[in-house]
This record gives sequence, C-alpha cells and structure tokens, in this order.
Amino acid sequence: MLVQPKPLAEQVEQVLRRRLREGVYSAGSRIPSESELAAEFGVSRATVRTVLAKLAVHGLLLRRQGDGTYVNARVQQANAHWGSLWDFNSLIENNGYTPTIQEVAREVRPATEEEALALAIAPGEGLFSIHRLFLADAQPVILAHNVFPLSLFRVPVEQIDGSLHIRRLLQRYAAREVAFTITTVHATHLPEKVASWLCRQPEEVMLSLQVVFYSKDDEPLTLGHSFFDDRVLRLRLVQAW
Amino acid sequence: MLVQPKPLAEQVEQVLRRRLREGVYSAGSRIPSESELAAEFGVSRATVRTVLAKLAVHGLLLRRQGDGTYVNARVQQANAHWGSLWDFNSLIENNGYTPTIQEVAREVRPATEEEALALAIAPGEGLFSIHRLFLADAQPVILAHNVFPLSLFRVPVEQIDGSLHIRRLLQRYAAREVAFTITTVHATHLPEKVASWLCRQPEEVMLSLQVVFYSKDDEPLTLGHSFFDDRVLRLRLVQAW
DNA sequence: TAGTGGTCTAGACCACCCG
DNA sequence: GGGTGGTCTAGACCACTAG
Repeated sequence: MLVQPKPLAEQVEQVLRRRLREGVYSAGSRIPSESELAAEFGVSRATVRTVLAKLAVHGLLLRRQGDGTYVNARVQQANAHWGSLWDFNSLIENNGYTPTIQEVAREVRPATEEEALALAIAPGEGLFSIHRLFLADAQPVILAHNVFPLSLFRVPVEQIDGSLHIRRLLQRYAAREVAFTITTVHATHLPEKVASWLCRQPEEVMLSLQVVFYSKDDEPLTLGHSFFDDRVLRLRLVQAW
Repeated sequence: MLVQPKPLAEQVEQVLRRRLREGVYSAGSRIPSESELAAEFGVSRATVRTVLAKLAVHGLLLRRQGDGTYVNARVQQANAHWGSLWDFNSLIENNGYTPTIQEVAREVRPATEEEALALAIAPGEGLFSIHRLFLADAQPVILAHNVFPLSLFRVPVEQIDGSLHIRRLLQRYAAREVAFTITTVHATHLPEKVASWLCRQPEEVMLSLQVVFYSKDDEPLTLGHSFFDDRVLRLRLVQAW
C-alpha cells in the first residue's frame, strides 16, 4: 500500500491528518481501530500506534481503552492548536483567516548584549535583523521581529526571501532544522513604532511573545520578538497527556 | 530489576526524571545509551525508547542519531516548562519560589450563560465556584478562579479541600482524570477586585489565562480564569518535536 | 568501523468497555 | 465474549556520527 521513500509512520500521519482536516473522519466520531488501519496501510500495529499517539498528544484524537479512538471535536471547534506559540501562519489560519507575510524592514547590524546572550554569540557579532508583518485577510495582526546570527547563512542576506516562515527560511538558507522552541509570554503596552505598523493606537494593551528557536544541537537559531493583537486573534493552546 | 504494580515505562520515567532533577545526569551531558538503560532496568529497548521519546517531547532531553541522548541544558537553565499553562505550582517552582495555595472565597451558585457554554451544561445549573491565591514565597502572584459543575462531586462541597491543585482535587472529589486542557491567553487590565487580592494597583497590565480542563470522555471538568503577575513570574514554555 | 539512535515487524498478553 | 486500546518483548535492519 505504501512504498518507502519517507518513513512509513510519517506517511500514515499525513494521510490521517488530511482525513481529519477534510472531515473524512468527522468531529466526535470514532475512527477505525488500530488493526483496521494497520491492515489498510499494510503496516504493523506498532507503526499505527506511534502515529495515533502523536496525534493524541497534539490534541487531535482522544483514545479510550476498550472503546476506540475518537476525533477530538472540542479542540477542533475551539480552533485550538499545538504550535500556536511559534507558528503564526497556523495561528491565523486557525482563527479563520488567510495569512500573508509582509516584510517591512531588514538590516545587518551588530548584536546587542541581550541578543548576544540569547543567541550564545559574542556581543557585537553580526546579525541579520528582519521586521515582518503578518496579515489576516489583509488586516495587520502580528508584528514579528527576528534576529539571526549572520554566520548561520550560506548565502548573501540579500538573497533571503522575507516572506517565508521561520522554519522554512532556516531550512533553505541555513540548512538547519528546528528541534525545539522556548517561548516567554508577556502583557505589555504597545510601543509607538509598532503601533503604526499595526495601525493601532500606541499604549494599547497587547500580548508580546519572545521566542527562541533551537537546533537539535542546542544551537540558538533565531530570537523573535512579536506583538500580537489579541482582540482579533485568539492565542489558544492545547496540551494533552 | 523492576516489579510490576505500575507499568514498567512509568517506573522508568520516574527514575529518569529524578536523576535529571537531582543532577545525576548533569546539564548538557550525555546519558547512558538505550541498550545500557534497558539492561540496567531489565526491560526491553522499546520500553526505554517510549520513555525517552516522552521526555524529549517535554524538552528535558535532546536525542541525536548516531551520537547519543543529552540533557537539555538550555531548557533547564531557562526554567522553561511544558505544563506552565495550567500547573501554577510548577510554574512558581520553576521560577525559583516555594508555592502555596490559599483559598480566599467559595460559593455555590447558578451558572451564567458563558459558564454553561464552556462547561457544556444548562444555564442556571449549580456550580461550585472557588477563588484561590497562589503565593510565591508568601508573595501573592496569581489569582485563580475556578468553577465546577456541582453534579461532578460525590461529596458535599463543604468537604472539599481548597488548597489542592486542580488535578488532585478532581481525582479525589470527582473521580475524574484530566486528559487535556485548552488555554486562551490574553493581555488585560487588572480588575479592581483582583488588584486588591494581589496587592497591586487597579488597571495595571497583566496576563490573563482562561483554561478549561477536559476528561478523556471530552467532558468539561472545570473552567478557570486567572490573573498573572508577569513581573514576578515568567510564563515560559517549551515545545519540542 | 563500532556504537548510537531511528524504523519496523510479529506476536503475546493484559485491562477495559460494550452489547 | 469479542473487540478495543495498553503494555511489553525480541529481534532485525537502517541512518547517522564519531574517532
């Protein structure tokens, strides 16, 4: 049923995710049993189990011993999402809008002390800094500022496409995979400069997220600082056991 | 090596978590290989793997193919935590304080429309409502309000110990296990009443978390609304792949 | 090249829920 | 009782990294 250019589990996961997204398995309903799925895909039950376990941790499925595996209707309808803290595109999509990324400024400059600390580089070392605006159906909702150690890139920064999401950008221009993120959440007043980009009044109350992306080697890849209009977008997260 | 009153994987997980907490495996160092751990505990490699995978998702370990498994020093030193969104005790501990829970008010009253919607009950149905203050080294830092459907409890609400964490409280008095949570994060001004409890000025900018706890049967267990002093406590989260 | 984690299988037995 | 998910094993082979 499945060939093997990519791991079987990954392929099964993609198929199941699509079925959930497209409503083949409808909200709240029971999906086929592990054995049935294993037979359908021609893989072992263990392989199916690793996939179902992952989808359950991400809040998409509920598993009940002796009963079956169910589509988590609650999470689906609440538009809650596992990666909202760093994946603004999905966040905007989950709020029912179409996302666009618009670059508003970029520069190369030396790192401040704070930036150097977060990125584990020397103060004054070269940084690539980029300001980007996330639009939800053409309405500006998030302003994100990212800084990357200049040494990460294999190409001149002029060639970097500023409309890519962070993970894609790091893959393409730095050949790095993101392994984990650490996010700090704050409530702040909106700085004047950011307010103009977001078309809002200064001093409004806003959510601010500080995110650091790390590679599997524990190497800091980028430091992000973003402001977030929580009157338009809801920051809603799932955690499951 | 291990007997089996509880699942082997769970026992292995507890041992490894303790070793990480107590520094037996020090920050950034490599821990024994899967085969070595399997031999030490007398379990199969597959069992060890499920445990290591879980600890990696929670950000405690980093796994590198062909190399080994390492203690994630970055997460440890940043005091980042997987469950900060709903486990305020761990949150306070991770910020370096000793947590205490202090009950400040409780009542039984009918549910508002909004509460009824969130808890999937009828408006006007009985609720147990409790306001609690979380102290970090005796300093008030979080005010949490929780409402529970009255029908959940097997005992008179007078017997409920208001100083327990939510999960423990639900286990003991409602015989329910929490399976997942949905959290909405907001930035707000501090309401006057809450300000006095937290010993702060009204209208200060604060983080507000709205959390709903669900059972494995998709049954809403409690709706929580909390205010959060992000000048004392940092809300810092890990997400790993 | 040796050792690590990554993938996958086949099969056993258990705990649990339902009709 | 029959089917579901939960636990666990033994073993195979692969992909990768280090020295």
